[in-house]
Amino acid sequence: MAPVKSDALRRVVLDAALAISANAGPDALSLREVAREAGVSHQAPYHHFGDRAGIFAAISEEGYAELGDALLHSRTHGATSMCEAYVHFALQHKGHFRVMFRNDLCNVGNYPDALVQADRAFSILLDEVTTLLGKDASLNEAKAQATYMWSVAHGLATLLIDGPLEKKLGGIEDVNALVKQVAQLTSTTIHA
Amino acid sequence: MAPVKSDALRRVVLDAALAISANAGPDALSLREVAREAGVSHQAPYHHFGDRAGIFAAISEEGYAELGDALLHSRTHGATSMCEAYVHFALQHKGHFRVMFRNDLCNVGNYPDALVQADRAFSILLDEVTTLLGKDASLNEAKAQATYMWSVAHGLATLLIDGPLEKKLGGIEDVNALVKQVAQLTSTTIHA
DNA sequence: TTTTAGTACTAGACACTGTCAAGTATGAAT
DNA sequence: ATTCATACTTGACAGTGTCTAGTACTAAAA
Repeated sequence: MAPVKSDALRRVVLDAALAISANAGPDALSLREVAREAGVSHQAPYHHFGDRAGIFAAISEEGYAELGDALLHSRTHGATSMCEAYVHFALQHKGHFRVMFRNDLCNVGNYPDALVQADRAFSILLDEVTTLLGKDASLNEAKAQATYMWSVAHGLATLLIDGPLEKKLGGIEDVNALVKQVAQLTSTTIHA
Repeated sequence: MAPVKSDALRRVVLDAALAISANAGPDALSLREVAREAGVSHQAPYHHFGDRAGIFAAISEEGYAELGDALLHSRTHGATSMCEAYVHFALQHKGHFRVMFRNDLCNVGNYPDALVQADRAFSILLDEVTTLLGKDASLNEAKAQATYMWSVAHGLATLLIDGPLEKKLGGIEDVNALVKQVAQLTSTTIHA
């Protein structure tokens, strides 16, 4: 591959990292291999991200930003839609999703830019849940409901991506339909 | 540390791996460091497990066996209890749980002994859900409900262990209480 | 009793990794 | 013309998983 000019390399490294993360998982990422594929020295990527964790921080930042957007767009369509949006984001951005919640790869709290996006995404989710519950709900109840909703979406996404769901359930003929069903079960509870 | 005799080394390596996994995550595990701590050569652990993935397979096998036991004991107390059991297992066996669902570390399907335990654990969960639903439920509905229940438990466990739940919710004063609340919300839906 | 076979290791080497340190070319600002 | 930051390159280091080969010890088979 021909050498890459300027900070376009940043994008190349990021895309390569995302592809590897989506296929083999983020732990399979090697800075040196990426550099080789990009036709640059093994230290060139290092220059753009500081270290390995820096790459994962950049991926997390991008991921949280896009997750936030996805949740924001689904917001007006209710809890079912929001849960679906969360899972669909995860499935369509495996590379990001696999990194975002792995704080051994990079502690998002140490990267202000990434933290802003993470906070935004979660605010959107929590705001919506609070709105749905109405103001007669106690703080404790709101927390539990928010945790509950987040858990369903996150658990389903995780199990679909890395988990044994497919094998154990004997093949999922239509993933989207299953996601919709689960999301509807969730919103049933939240309206009760 | 004094050298370890015989296949007691197997247990030493496993315990060391579990401790590291519970603290810094499974990716921080170094066979060589474990060997050094055990006072043996860097190839001694290798002999017991074949390779790095072999260690994670052994951890998965043990983890699924214990998860199965936990689910089995909680079975008679209904869906709420089962969901709680799942989450509590995860919290009390971080070292195992972090490994069990990481099929980039080891593909459980390739390790028959581990697979048996995994299948058993999931059978217990699915059987219980099917029983709760009764026989007037369609297969599709049963699958969705099982997936749903599994997702809540798994998502909550994942978020509590590695996720930003604690930060985002402004500190969880009583984790057990939160788990119970969420589990109850889940069983509300499953009984409907 | 000697031989064989298997277990539980040790010792050395290899390719590969992330990272540190120091140097180089280029382009803009002073 | 000089300074200075950016975007790299090259070289080295310690650490890693894994392959290969060898060594004690133990217990059964000849």
